[in-house]
Amino acid sequence: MATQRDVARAAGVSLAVVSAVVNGTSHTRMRESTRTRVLRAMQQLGYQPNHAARSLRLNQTGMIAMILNKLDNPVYGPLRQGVYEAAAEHGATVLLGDAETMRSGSQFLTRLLSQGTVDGILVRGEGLLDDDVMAELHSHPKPILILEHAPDHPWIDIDDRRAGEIATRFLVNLRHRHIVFVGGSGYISQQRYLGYQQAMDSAGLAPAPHLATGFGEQAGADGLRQAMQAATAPTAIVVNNIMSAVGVLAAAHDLGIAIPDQLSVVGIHDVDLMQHLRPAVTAVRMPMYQLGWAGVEALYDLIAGRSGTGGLITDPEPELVIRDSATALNPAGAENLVRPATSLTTEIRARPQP
Amino acid sequence: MATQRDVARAAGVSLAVVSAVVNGTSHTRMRESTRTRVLRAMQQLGYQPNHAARSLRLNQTGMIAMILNKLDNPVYGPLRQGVYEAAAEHGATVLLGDAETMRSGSQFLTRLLSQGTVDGILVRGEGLLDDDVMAELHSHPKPILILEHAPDHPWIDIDDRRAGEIATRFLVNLRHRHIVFVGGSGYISQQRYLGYQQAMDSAGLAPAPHLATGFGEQAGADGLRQAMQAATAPTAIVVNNIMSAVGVLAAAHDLGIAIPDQLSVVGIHDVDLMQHLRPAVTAVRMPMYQLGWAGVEALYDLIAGRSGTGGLITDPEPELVIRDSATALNPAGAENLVRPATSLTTEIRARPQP
DNA sequence: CTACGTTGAATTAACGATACGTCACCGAAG
DNA sequence: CTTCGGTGACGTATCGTTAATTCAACGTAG
Repeated sequence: MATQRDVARAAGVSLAVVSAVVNGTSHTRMRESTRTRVLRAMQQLGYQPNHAARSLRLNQTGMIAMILNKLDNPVYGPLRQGVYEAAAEHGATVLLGDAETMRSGSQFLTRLLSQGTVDGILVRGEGLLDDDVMAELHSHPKPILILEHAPDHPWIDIDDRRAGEIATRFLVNLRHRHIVFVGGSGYISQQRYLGYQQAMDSAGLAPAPHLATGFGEQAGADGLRQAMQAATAPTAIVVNNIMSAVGVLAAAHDLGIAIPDQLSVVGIHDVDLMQHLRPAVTAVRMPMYQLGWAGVEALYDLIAGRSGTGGLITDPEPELVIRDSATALNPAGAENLVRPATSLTTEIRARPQP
Repeated sequence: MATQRDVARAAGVSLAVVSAVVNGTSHTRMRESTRTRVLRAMQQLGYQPNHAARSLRLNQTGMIAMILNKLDNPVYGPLRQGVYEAAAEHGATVLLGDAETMRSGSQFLTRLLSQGTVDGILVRGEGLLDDDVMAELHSHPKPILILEHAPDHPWIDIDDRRAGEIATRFLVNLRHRHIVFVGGSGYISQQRYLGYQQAMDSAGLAPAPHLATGFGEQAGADGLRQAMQAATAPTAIVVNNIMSAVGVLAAAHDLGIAIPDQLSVVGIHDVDLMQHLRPAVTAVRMPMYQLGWAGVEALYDLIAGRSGTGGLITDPEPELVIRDSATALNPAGAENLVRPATSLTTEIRARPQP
């Protein structure tokens, strides 16, 4: 690898000039002819600045890390996109990490945090990062921005409460009275439940308790099963986690519940997959791309010493994408939903889950 | 941030001793008491080695990059896991990149490739990396290992041909005669088609042409639609890309085709999602975890100057996970359908995912 | 009693890039 | 003929680590 020294020799100038050409420094001036001579030499030698040396000298790396809870959750696609694009704007490279990589003793965390490998960190842990990790995160000098509500740290988030409200109100408007919320754990689903509660309240309906079964497909299936065991079976369901919606559909199929005829389903977070399920799932699209972009901007504010620009992203608002999994309830139709408890248990036994 | 110099001053020793303590160098010897004194000083000051300085000095970073075609494709979950674990074994950190980040002009590629940000690169582009990117990849000095078949570079891959063969033979054993292959583009699906072809040939059946519709849910839907337009409609289908299977299910639903009663479906690559679809999808599980692990090992061979250890991963073999999307065809007619009996096949039954 | 090996540690030269301070040169103004 | 300001470029300290080299002190063997 050619170094600046090599380039300098080849161009017949000093190191300083090469550096100035590379960085466009105004401090060191030079003739245009000198500049092109250096440029040519750089090209001929295939010169590439050494990242380590640069980082050492400048005490910044041009890299930021983003740590996500489940990297292959499709809701993160647009988030990543937003982060990448905003980072590119700052000339930065993004180092992606999965929270599962961050178990104690992992090189990843330590290296990131304390060794100055990155200039700052974005974290979206979905409330699942354990206290050890959070403590380690906060014990180090580099700026951290949390991409969800955080009590005493800079944060920025999407409006999860509003999403829960939108999903619920949509079902209320479809004349559903017995709407249940299948949630996960942590602050995020708590917020969505709050929105659900609010929509129910303002419609004069009694909110059902938060069925917190966790994340992912299995959680959705469990949630639906629990919901159907209530005294009055729900006619509609708001699913906190979008991947849980897949589980809700599967469990409904297994229990012989037709969607949307017997049960309407609305998910929170919209992903491509939803339009390819049958029935295609009605979902609330969240501004994840904007979250990513805004997150990077806020992080760079932090890096620059400015603080502040955080809070909820309100533009665009969460947006309902109507597909086929929710339908209007005929006000007279509540009675002709057949769901005898005995047959339900039989069905459950027929298909034990792994 | 405390430096080695600070530690040295605090412990009353020289820089060299601190460095020796940090690295456990045998070259510089010291009294045990000195060692502990240095260790205590390090703790008190919260010393953390500076990554940039270290990289500069050693000319290696302890980071490797892995570039994947679609980061949120769930088939990559186990791959990442394998890579992370093997990398941890080498004390390395993994920098994850999506191929979409690598469009021309991206900081990511350049920084990675030429500026010595990483010690080596793993790439799985699913044949979708364009020539520019590949050219740029190969024009730089750091070792690259391709996680798929590559003509003139170190590579390591899973046995895609065998996967196509296993999927097809399973359907042949279920007495299907009209089996069609819905594929994607590129070498990987080509290999799977070859396996399909081989299984068809050895069963004395005529292979259908490769329906290459691409990747993802939509591709599956398109593929099925094309397949159903043939003179004789297929009774079974092998789906190249696992996410395409979702689209196949959706399209079948839309076309009023019952799965598995009217059409049997087997996917290649098994992911959690498959067991949560209805019907749950029978799929060939590929050793992605092993691919990741072996990839890192081979990459470190390359870094160490050793070359060789590449080729197909044959242990474990691709393995069929039987679920509900494929059923036996009665030779007397499509009306008498029988669920697959264990005696009918030599394949294994579904096992829980690790 | 001296030469020598061993132990325990200090000095110091890179690694590559950056930016501050310096300086030679030249034309023009005083 | 100086002095001055501007231009164009050079030297070099510095970032934090590592490892080769050097070195002082101390036993011990001859």
